[in-house]
Amino acid sequence: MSIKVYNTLDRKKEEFIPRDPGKVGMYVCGPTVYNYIHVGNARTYLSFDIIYRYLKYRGYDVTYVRNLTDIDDKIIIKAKEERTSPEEIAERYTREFWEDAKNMGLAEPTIQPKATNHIKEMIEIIEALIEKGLAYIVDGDVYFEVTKFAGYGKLAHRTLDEMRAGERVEIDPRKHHPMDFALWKSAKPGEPAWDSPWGKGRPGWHIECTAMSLRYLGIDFDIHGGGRDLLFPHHENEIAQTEGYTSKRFAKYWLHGGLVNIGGEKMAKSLGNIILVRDLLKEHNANVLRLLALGTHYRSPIDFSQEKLKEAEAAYERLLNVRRRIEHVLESPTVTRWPEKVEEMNRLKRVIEETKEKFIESMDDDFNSAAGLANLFELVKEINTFIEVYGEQVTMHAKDLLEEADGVLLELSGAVGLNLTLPKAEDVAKKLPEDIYQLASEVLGIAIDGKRKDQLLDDILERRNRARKEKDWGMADRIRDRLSAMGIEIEDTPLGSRWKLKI
RNA sequence: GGCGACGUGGCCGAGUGGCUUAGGCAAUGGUCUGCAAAACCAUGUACACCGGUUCGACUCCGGUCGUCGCCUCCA
Repeated sequence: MSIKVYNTLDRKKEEFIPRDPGKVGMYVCGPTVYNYIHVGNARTYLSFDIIYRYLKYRGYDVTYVRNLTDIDDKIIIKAKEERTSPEEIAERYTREFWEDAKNMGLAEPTIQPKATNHIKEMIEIIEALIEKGLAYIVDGDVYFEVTKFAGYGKLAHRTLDEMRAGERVEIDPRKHHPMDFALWKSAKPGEPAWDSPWGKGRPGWHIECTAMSLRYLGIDFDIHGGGRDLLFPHHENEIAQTEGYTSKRFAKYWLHGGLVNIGGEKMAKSLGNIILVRDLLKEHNANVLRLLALGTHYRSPIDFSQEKLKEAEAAYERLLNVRRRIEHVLESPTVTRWPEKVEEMNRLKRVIEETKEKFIESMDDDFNSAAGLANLFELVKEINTFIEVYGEQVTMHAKDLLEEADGVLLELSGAVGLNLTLPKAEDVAKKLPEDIYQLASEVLGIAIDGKRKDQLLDDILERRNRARKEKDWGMADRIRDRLSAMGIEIEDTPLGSRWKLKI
């Protein structure tokens, strides 16, 4: 069985065969660091994070390059607005991006090169392009001449004529063709500039990706990815300049992620309808965001809304609940039972195996994470049913099986970066609200000095259990309601009560 | 205007030429529970519209309508 990927270049799914067996080179266009990233940006990075992790899970040695565009018009403009230097802006937002990336649970790429560290290579490439007659110089600017590159438009599947049809932008009369794009821009006074054979200036937007991908992944690497909106002109131009330069194929598989819409419109900085990742993460667990991404195929658009977030949150809760339940059952005393529930055990055993197979099958099919997630939930249901028939009183064999099921749950969710780790009791305790002291003194009526929050919580739960035994429902419910108001939820099970913090 | 994608049950969202109970969320009824929560069981004329191909189409083809994206900075 092999992985299939949808290649934008051919507009069809193809078998994934890397250039070097067992190894994958993957380049994803990273952020221009002039602002905090928003949910739309995040979606792309999440999509490729999932792909990166999954390829590694499937045994590939992946070199994942995600660049940082740290020189650009927008950075210069932002610096002017804030009366600071472009370097300072780039540095600051690089830091902030890394912060957000970490909080989102993104795996660190193998390499995160910065454009400004590769100016030399860019100049070399531009010089070669001029020499080859693919680029020309005008007043210190250098343009790529699209009509000289036969394959121009092959990624976007558009001819130059078709592109001219809808021109809405004023044409720079110095360009030979309206679609010609800048490889090098001459600097105005006060702008960041590097020396070049054409005078002081800075690179155009696209050339950096050529320089950095060639440097770190070489010619004809495996996967080039980015958001759909980069397909044209950015990626098209990358292809033109790179293939013009090397006379070889640039990259084999082009993957494009779907965008995030909000209220039926694309989420974009220019439209002013963005939600910052850092704001979202104040309210929601990073895994909820990932679950949202996993629930839709990476190529499809997602219409972002609070309702969807809530749904994802509920789904995440379901995943954590089953793990919590397994843990609870595993920690409880083992019972003996004869005869053993052989039929149920065989069924769960089979589902565990099938889940793994089906999950891999789903993900192998162009990273169909929505289907993979469904497989995961099928296992969740089976586990719940299994525990249900045992009435939570499980045998040693059943425990082994549940442990196995739990392992598969963790393995598969981990393969796509979903973290189902249950917080440790002592860590959770730290997050307990101060109100717990108030409640403790109210219902325990004893000295509470010096006790840790989790100890107090245990005492309170014990008090509640006593109340329940004495059928003092008023007290029992009062404690539950008060805890619930603090974000602590209580579940009474045949094995006793357990509690959790709301996510 | 050009190019492209999409239109699935209350919502979201996979999928296939003839049993997928896809899955998630929500709803209703039931089981369990003192109640609740969690969980399980059961339910809901699903595949935009109109033609065509086919023994058979939600799935293939053509057309219509609608939504969205790209053609300009954009993940």
